[in-house]
Amino acid sequence: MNPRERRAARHRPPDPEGEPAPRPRRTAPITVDQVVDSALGLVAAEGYEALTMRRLAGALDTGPASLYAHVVNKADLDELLIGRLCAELVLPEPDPAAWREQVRGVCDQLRDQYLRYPGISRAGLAMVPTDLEIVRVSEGMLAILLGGGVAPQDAAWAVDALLLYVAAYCLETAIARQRSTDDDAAWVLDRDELRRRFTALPAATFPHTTRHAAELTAGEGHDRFDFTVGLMVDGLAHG
Amino acid sequence: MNPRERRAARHRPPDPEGEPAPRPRRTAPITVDQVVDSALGLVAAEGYEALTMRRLAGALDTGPASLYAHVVNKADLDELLIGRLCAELVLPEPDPAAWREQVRGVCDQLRDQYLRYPGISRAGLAMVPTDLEIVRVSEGMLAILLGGGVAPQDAAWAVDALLLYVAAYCLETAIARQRSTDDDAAWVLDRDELRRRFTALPAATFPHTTRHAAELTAGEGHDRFDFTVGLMVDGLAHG
DNA sequence: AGCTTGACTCGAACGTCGTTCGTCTATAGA
DNA sequence: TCTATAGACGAACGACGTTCGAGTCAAGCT
Repeated sequence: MNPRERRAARHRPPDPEGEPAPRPRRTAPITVDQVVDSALGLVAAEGYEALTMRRLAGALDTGPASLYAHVVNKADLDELLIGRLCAELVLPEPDPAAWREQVRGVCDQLRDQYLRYPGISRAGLAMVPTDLEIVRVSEGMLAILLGGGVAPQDAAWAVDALLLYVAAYCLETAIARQRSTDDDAAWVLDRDELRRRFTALPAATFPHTTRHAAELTAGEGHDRFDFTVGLMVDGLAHG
Repeated sequence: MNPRERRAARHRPPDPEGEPAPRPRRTAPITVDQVVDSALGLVAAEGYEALTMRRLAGALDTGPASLYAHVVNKADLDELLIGRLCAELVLPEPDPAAWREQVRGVCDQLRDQYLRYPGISRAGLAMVPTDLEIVRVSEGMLAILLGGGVAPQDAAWAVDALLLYVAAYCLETAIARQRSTDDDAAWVLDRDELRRRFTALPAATFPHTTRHAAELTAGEGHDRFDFTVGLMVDGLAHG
């Protein structure tokens, strides 16, 4: 089957009759799932930038051309990865009394999933409203917000804003982590170093940055993430 | 001079004695400013993905190797571009009575600047706390927030969150615009098409998405942007 | 049973990318 | 005038995404 047809078939509602058994082959044929699995493994181990058609093909003991029988593009592969990633999120049944916690829970799940595969959120940014599995997540968040009494227009835009922020946050931290590993200890921008840098700035032109260097560099773990998501959620509540 | 030294010199406080006149050459030598100018022109005309060392060199009537006398890396070039871009922002004197409008104004400026050079926010995402010119913008926003009475910790994190969101928003819209141009009318995801897609989804599994397709696809211009920034700013005010 | 069809594999290649090396030129300082 | 050096640049390297075309096999038809 042509990979373009395959891609189209993926977006069609699933055929009611079960798939007619995975056709056996002498040398076991490569499947799309195998490709996605290997790709995710590669990203988890070495980051998204290491996900190359050539390296992926190598992980499957074949050449790069073989992949194009199962995947249209690298963009198509990205879409598959994000789809798989979103499919693993569990969306709670909306509880009007706990909608804030539920929204934050979904965001946390998505954040953790993105960070498990460092840098993959770059692909997620590119297709926020496109992929079907993302629509599923979007639907789940929308349900929670609407259940919580948020006005439909606010809820719709908030879902978009939250998904965008989560992807951006994860992309930023992935870049920061990568810099601290591959660059030879020259980019060591851990918090202490960054804070020292801020305080070393000329206080005349950067008075607030130097004075509040502590606050600017504060935040263990995902405190900054929690703060921002909380800001948006609380804003929705007061709206 | 070695380009690494040049880069280091850029991050040092400017030499009090003025530069000793741009040394003349027979064939006028390339300067860093020329490189940045050409690069920005290229990005403005054809988008960030068209910014290639080779194409940039071509625009300067030379080969790619010549650029490396003035720039360490493509990453270094990105840093220069973002710096130039941020340097053009005008930061208002903090007015405690109008801090919300002032913050939004700075965000709008940054948004417009990013969108003038489509896709360049990808580079901006990678160095939110790094570059000196970004620190200048950060300082300006911090001053406005502190002047408005926002608690220092909230202000510091909010600056970070806002800069991140603005960059992500601009990156997303740049990708969307590019898709609508270079793909041959197959990716026509204008709002009507997107809305039609949402309503065509199976209502059983996506009840809210189909019912509120109008809200999900609503928003002229930067309404979505204004909504999200307003959400964060109002959240700060109520905190 | 033989043949056709079509999905799949894969070696080889194309064009592009960022970057480096070595060489050359022409100026600045002695 | 001589020399040291900053800068320009042709050529090349390795890696990237992608395409082409020949080959290989299983399934379906006659």
